[in-house]
Amino acid sequence: MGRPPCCDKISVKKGPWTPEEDIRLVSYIQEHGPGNWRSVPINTGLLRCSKSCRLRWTNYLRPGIKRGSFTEKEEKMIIHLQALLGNRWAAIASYLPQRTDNDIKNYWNTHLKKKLKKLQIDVDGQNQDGFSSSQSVSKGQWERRLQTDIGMAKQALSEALSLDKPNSLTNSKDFSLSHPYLRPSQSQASTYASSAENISRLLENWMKNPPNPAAHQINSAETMTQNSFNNTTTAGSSSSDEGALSATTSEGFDSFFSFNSSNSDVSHESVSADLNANLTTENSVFQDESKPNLGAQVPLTLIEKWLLDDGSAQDHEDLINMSLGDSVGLY
DNA sequence: AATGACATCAACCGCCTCAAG
DNA sequence: TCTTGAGGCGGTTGATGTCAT
Repeated sequence: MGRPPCCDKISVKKGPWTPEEDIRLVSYIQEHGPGNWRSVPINTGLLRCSKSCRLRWTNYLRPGIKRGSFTEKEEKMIIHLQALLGNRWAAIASYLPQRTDNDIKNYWNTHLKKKLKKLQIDVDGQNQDGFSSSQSVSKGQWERRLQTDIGMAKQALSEALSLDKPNSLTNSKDFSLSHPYLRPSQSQASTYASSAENISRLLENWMKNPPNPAAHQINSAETMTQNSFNNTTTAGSSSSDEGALSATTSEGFDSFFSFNSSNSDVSHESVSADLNANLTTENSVFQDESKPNLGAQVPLTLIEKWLLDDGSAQDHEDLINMSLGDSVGLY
């Protein structure tokens, strides 16, 4: 017996979300909190599948989401975590709470894959002795590097799980980057207006000036979206400035910030299980894309260099310490 | 200016996990 | 123990934007 569809496919609307739909979803979640997604379309009157509502919330409307281009640090974190965890985007995203798994996945597929490929080609080009890069790096070397990596990760993990290093979060200069709610105003200059902010302002505006129901249906979304964009651009501060968000929406959106983001649902137990699973399975790391491949990843000398050079050796360490600690702090 | 190729990313699909009954 | 269904996840698609010719 096949499973019934999660939604009545006939009456379900597909495609891009409209501002009005966003408002309805956000206002409902603000009132009831995220969860029980099945009831969301019913209670909001949205002609959307519950999954679609959840996805829209977690990937787009949820507060604290950082949008726009990835920083080099984030790139390196993703590459490193991908090497450790494989294509487990949700797990990777748990270390970058400002980014959604979808965002990371997209970024990996559209940017980082190419970047790594290019680096790999560069490495091959540099091998002038006729040997392939995979031949030029002995398996022993790789195992040692892997062991070092695993050792570092394990150590960081055990430290993080011991919960006696609360300061590791604040000590890390990078931590603020990874924790949206502890970052009052990181000047991450971005011209991209976070839609979460827009929706937040939009909703705030909407709540302050509840339109009459009839007019609202047609005009509110459009005009308030405009307002929100205007606010965003005229507020003076960076449009991506989380501080601006909390300042302008603190009354209306305090409750938002008490939510556990669904993206952070990965408990540290499960994360550690993830890591342990990977770290203790000798050949599970670097196997293929989803199961990283030792062979395929061999020409990483340049990539590693890129990951580790110009002070990023510290990043490398920070990454593991910070991100694992980060996870513990979050959960 | 037109158009075709390529890039990006929001959203969908289908499978998996796990808790509740 | 088995069944059911909600929620979660990763892979993929398709609409849209951008660039090159």
